[in-house]
Amino acid sequence: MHEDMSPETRLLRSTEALIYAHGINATGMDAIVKASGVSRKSLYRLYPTKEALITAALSRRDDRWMRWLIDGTSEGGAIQRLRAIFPMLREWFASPDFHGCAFINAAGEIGDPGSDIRAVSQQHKRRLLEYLNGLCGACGFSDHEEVARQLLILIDGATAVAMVTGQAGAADSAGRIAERLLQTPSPSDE
Amino acid sequence: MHEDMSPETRLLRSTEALIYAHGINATGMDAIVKASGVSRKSLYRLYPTKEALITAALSRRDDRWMRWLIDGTSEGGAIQRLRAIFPMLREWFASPDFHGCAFINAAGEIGDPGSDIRAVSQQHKRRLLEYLNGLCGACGFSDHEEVARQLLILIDGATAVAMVTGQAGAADSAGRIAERLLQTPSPSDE
DNA sequence: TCTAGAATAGAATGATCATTCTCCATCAGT
DNA sequence: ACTGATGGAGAATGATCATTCTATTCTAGA
Repeated sequence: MHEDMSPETRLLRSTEALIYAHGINATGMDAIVKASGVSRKSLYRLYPTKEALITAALSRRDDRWMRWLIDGTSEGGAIQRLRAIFPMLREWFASPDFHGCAFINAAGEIGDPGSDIRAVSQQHKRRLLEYLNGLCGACGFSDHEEVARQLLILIDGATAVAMVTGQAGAADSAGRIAERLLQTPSPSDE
Repeated sequence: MHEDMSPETRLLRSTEALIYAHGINATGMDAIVKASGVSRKSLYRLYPTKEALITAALSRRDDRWMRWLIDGTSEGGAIQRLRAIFPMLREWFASPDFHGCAFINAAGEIGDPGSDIRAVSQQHKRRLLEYLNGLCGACGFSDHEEVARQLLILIDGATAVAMVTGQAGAADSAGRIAERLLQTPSPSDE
């Protein structure tokens, strides 16, 4: 299986899949060695500890996930791009191996706030917020930073609810909220 | 420490605190025995497996959390009660040992969909949704079930974002979104 | 073909895991 | 005081953990 990739790629791919499916602590190095086909020696030469490997795998997932989001929202103006996020989420939630946001799961599992794993999760949310912020700015919203924060909450909320309840329709509900935010960016009354 | 409580209460209390702080898999039975002051024999007599103990501890947390929410939103009419949720969340997020939603964390950590732990997490979200649904119904919204689902997404989204980023202000952003949902329950245009 | 270096499979290590067992102290009923 | 059961502390068990080591195979260069 996948012998045509470099050992490092095979390693990160397998690690990413295993920890997403079973969690970080429940995934042993043995399982990673077996799934990746990379020897223990090579593994520890590339990444000296399990934490370093997990960090690298999550960082790779950050890249892939952001590219998936950006590529899937590449048509139309900024508002259309923001709108396109929620149907994408719906498809993701309905995919058979969906298990929530890997970064929320990782941060929730790791207690130590100084862990590199927590730092990667924070960085992922920063990157996502930055992307949303750029689009909201292009929409001309005066309070675009606040709108971006609100969209982040909608995305992560829908993801968490879909993971726990199994209902992909959470993406639709979040999309309907987003629709309101995008229609009238500043509260009209009050 | 807390010798005046029953062994079962001490056990569940310590278990709840430990798994919330460090995760399920990273919490050993040894740590639970030491923290609770309950002997191994009594522990395994009350709960025959770790999973049973964790399930009971999470179920207790479900009760406590829901009571915390309901008691904190007991003043005024239904709309005021819904509004009161978000300031409560803000305080919770800012508390020193805040570590996200224990049920999202648990579901994210446990891979097996048939696990009892996942069932408790689902039940908690059902309970929370039911409470929101009751309040939304009392508000007279025609689409009160949808509004309740949307509020659930806001609550869980703010909780997840606050956990990963450490910013308690996520509760304020979610509260501002909720304000809009409560002001104009049905989309006026489209 | 011969050899040095690198990568492999997998055993060894020592810690920790959940769970069970052993031994001892406590205590109620007679 | 004696007995029988109960619960406690903590050792034993056997599995699994992350990490290191060993012994073997492969490969590149002369």
